[in-house]
Amino acid sequence: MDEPQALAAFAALGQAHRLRVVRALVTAGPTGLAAGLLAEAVGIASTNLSFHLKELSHAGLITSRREGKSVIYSAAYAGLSDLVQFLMRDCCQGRPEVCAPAVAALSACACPPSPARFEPGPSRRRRREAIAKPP
Amino acid sequence: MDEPQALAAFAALGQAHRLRVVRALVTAGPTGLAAGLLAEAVGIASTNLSFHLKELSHAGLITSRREGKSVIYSAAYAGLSDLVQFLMRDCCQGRPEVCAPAVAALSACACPPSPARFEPGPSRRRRREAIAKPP
DNA sequence: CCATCAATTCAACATTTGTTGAAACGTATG
DNA sequence: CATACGTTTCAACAAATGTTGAATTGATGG
Repeated sequence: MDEPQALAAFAALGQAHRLRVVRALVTAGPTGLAAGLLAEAVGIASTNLSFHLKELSHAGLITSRREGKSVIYSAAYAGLSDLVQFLMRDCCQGRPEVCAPAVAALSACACPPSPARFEPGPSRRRRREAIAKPP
Repeated sequence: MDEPQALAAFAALGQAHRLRVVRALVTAGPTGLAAGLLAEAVGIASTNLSFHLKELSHAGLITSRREGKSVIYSAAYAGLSDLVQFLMRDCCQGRPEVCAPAVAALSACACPPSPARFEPGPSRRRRREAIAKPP
C-alpha cells in the first residue's frame, strides 16, 4: 500500500459515522450488512450514509454486492490488513521488542475462536517460530 | 481504547502532513526526532508543524521530551498498538481465518531483527522495569 | 543580562468536509 | 406496465479544519 491510499483510508476512518460503519461491518463478518440496516445501526439518514459508504469504498475499506433490492456491504479485510501493515512498516529500527506489543495485541484480536479448541501452551513459541522462518 | 480516542487517532492520521510525521517517527524508533528536523523532513513551516504535533500528541500517537533547546518527538508505540487492536476487535465472528492475514501481515512487520542476538527470555522483564521507574 | 535559537501561541483567512431534502435510479412484485 | 421499495445522485447550506505571519515563551552561551 502506498501513502495516498493509506491517507485516504485513515481519513475515511477519522469520521465518527464512518468509523461506526466500519466497526459494524468488521464485527458483522464476511456476511455483511444491507445499507438500510447500516443506516439504522449508525443512526443517520440513508442519503448521508450513501455518501460515507462511497468514501469508504473508494478508500478500499469496504466492498459491496447487490442482492435483490438491497446492497450488501462488508468489510474489506485485506484493505484493513494492508493499512495496519503500512502504519507499522520499518517500525523499530531492528529492535523487535519495540513493536512486539502491537503484534501481540493484534494476535489477541479477541476472535473468541469456538473456545473448545483453545490450546493453552505453545502459542508464544509458535508465534516466534512463525517470525523466525520468513519466506 | 474507546471509540472517541480511536476516532481522534484516525482523524489525526488522516491528514497528509500528520501521517508523514507519524511515519517519520515510527521509522526513527524510540530515539525520536527534534521538531526542527521533522519540519524539514515533512516540508512544512514550523508554526504549522506545531499545530499538527499538538493534534497527534493529544491523540496519544506521539510523545515529547525536552532536550536542551530542542523538543524531541517520538512515536507512542503503545498508542498505535491500541489503535490497531480497536480496529480489529471482534473481527471475524469466531472465524480466525478471516483476520489471520492481518495478523500475519503485522507479524511480518519488516523489522529485520538483527538476527544474531534474538534472545527468547528477558526482554519482557526489562521492558517492565524500564516503565516501572519513571522520574 | 542580553542576544540568539528553537519551538509554540494566537487571530485571521481560505479551504475542505459533512449534512439535508428533493429528485432519479434500479429492481422486484402485483 | 404501474407501483412500491431500497438506494444513490445532486445542489445548497453549515460547520470543521488547515495554513499563514506576527508576536511570545523557554533555554543556552557569550
